[in-house]
Amino acid sequence: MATMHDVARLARVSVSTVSYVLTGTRPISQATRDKVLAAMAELDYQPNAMARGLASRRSRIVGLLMPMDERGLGATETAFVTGAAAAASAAGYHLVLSPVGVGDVDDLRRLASQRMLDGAVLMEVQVSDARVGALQEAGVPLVLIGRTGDTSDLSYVDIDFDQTVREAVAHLVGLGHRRIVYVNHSAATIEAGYGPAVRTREAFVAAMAGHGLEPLMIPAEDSAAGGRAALAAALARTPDLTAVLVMNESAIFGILGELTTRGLRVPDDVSVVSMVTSPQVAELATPALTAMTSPGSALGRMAVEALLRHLEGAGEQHQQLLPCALEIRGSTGPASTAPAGTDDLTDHIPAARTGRHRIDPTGSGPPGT
Amino acid sequence: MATMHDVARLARVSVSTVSYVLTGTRPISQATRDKVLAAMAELDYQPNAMARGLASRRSRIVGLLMPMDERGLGATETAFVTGAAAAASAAGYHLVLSPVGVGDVDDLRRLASQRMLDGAVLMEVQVSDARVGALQEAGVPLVLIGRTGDTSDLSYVDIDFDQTVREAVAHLVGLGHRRIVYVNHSAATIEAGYGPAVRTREAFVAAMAGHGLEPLMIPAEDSAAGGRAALAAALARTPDLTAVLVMNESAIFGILGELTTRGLRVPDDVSVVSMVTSPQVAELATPALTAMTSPGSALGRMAVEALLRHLEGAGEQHQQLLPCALEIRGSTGPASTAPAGTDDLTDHIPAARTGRHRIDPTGSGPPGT
DNA sequence: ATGAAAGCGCTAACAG
DNA sequence: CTGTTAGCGCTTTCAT
Repeated sequence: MATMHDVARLARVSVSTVSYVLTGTRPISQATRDKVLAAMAELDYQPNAMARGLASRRSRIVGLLMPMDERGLGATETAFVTGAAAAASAAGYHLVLSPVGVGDVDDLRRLASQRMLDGAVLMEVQVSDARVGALQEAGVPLVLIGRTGDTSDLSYVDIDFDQTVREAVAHLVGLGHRRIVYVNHSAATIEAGYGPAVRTREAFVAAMAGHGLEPLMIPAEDSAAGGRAALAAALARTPDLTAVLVMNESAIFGILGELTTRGLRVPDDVSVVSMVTSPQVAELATPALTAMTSPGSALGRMAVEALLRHLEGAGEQHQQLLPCALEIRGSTGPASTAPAGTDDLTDHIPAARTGRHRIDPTGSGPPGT
Repeated sequence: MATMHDVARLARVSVSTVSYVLTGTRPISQATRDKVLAAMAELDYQPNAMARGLASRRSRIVGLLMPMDERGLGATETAFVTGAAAAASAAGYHLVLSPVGVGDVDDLRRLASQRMLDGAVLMEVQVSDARVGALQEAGVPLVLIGRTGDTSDLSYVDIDFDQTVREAVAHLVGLGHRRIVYVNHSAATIEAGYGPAVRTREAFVAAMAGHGLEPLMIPAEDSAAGGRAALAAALARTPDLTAVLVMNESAIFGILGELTTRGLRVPDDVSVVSMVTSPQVAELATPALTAMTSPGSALGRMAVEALLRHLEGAGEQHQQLLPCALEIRGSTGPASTAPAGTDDLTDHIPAARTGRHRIDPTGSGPPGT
């Protein structure tokens, strides 16, 4: 493996000159530059990353930090990762993937102190996240995907939940739906202050209010079974619902299954919009789901790009929201029943629909809280 | 940030002593070790990764190399990544994620020459993969997830397709199925020599022969539409099929949709087994899919562990196959019709089933080739 | 515009 | 068992 010394000798210049043509931090005459470049090519020279990192105190490595629990990554998180990896790679940086859960602050501190990372992108951020402080104290430049509660002097990229919910609701209202139920994450997740769950809840209330409609909401465990239960509870409470807006990617197929089980057709009887969903997942359903497609890889890319901008000196704070894009597929259509509050409702209820159970929902809090 | 020098001074020993208590490469008296450890704790010392890497010529970084094309990672690939990341992290190594497609051999050579990686795990391996040679020439220790055609002097972990297919077929045969259709990846993918497609095809022929059954096979494009088309073609050719074995994770939902469209119930009329599928995806279907669950994160973990064993000196070649685990869910049941070849078949065909089209399959090669 | 030389923080001979 | 010292390959003053 050729070293910079070898290149210098072959080109009959000093090592520093070679270094400078590489880094471009001082003017080099065209003649010498050519000589050096030729020597590099001849020797197939590649700078040693460790040596460069030690001397320059910049590793050209950025970390992608995320908790990696049992259930693995969803499609959206995976897109963050691939987007980030692509962006880092394109900029000549390396991306190290580090499993750092919210509880592993000590590990994180250790990682940060090794001076291996020039900066970090933090995923799956909680409203109150100890990892942020740890990184900041360690002096590691940081960009979040998601947001903590207090975002002053923090850089982040996140989904524009407000705008996303507004568009989804507008789409359904435009189709004549008025009894729209919002299926969120679990009550526990909302309690815990999980940003997407909290923000979409508020956005939904606001959006519905904007149309003069009542915000019907129900939590769901992150599973197919949770989806089934949530839909059952929603129907029990709101028998005349004509549309469901689903935030819970894990529950969506349970919801669809339960609809089918009850003989409710999508979209004829009930329209379904899935929020923050990848196109791949949306296409799995039959009919394919109308969805608010999350800008997953774009967020990953932008997070890394913002971070690199930090590292390159332009230390501006970067706070950016990206809405999910409405992609209309087959799961939404015109409302099948008359608006809620009227009494000619039964005329429009399909046969199978009369079989609905009217049991109380279990394990789920009251809507709207 | 404290350096080793600071620790040495505080502990009143030489830097080399500090270094040796850290690396353990030479005996240290308990007394000195304690002094040093105390000093480290006091100063909150963490070794500088770059300096250590430069001096020792070992970065403690391993690469996870994979092509990152448009459609993103599937659940199985994602599991490789998380498994690998967890294993690396547990062993005190860092994992850099590098997007290196089959065509990017130059990028790969450059990456390898930077001496940043102690070794690499290569994903999405093709039968003939230029990246393998490039890495070997660069002297980068390597473990594959998957296999090339010639595996002599290569280390790899891969799915045991033979065993997996055998178990899946045995499960179906045990339920009385005899007309079983195997839905593979696309003809083009098979032509290209994509290992999983080729190996499962051969395994299916062998497994069916072992039961004295005819191996019915059909390719499918990697999409829901491809799945629908494949099922239609399969029914056209084999109207009395009672089970489908699906290798194509992207097509599976199309197949299920098409079955539903035709009024064929799962598992009453047709049993479905999905191969090399993650539990998460299997749970998405209604009913949940009986599946051969891929040992995704285990493979990722084992690949990294094998690689690290290489790096730590035990340079044994590691070749290991792991079968997918049969997880019986709701999509398989007893065969609904009499064995193929008998004529009392029509008695058992459900009403909706008579509507099958008998058109020729289009865009799909003959089965069994 | 170029060179010489002093580190960056650590490992690993080489010497006791 | 411990200390001294020469690098690892590069960046970056300080000179010229």
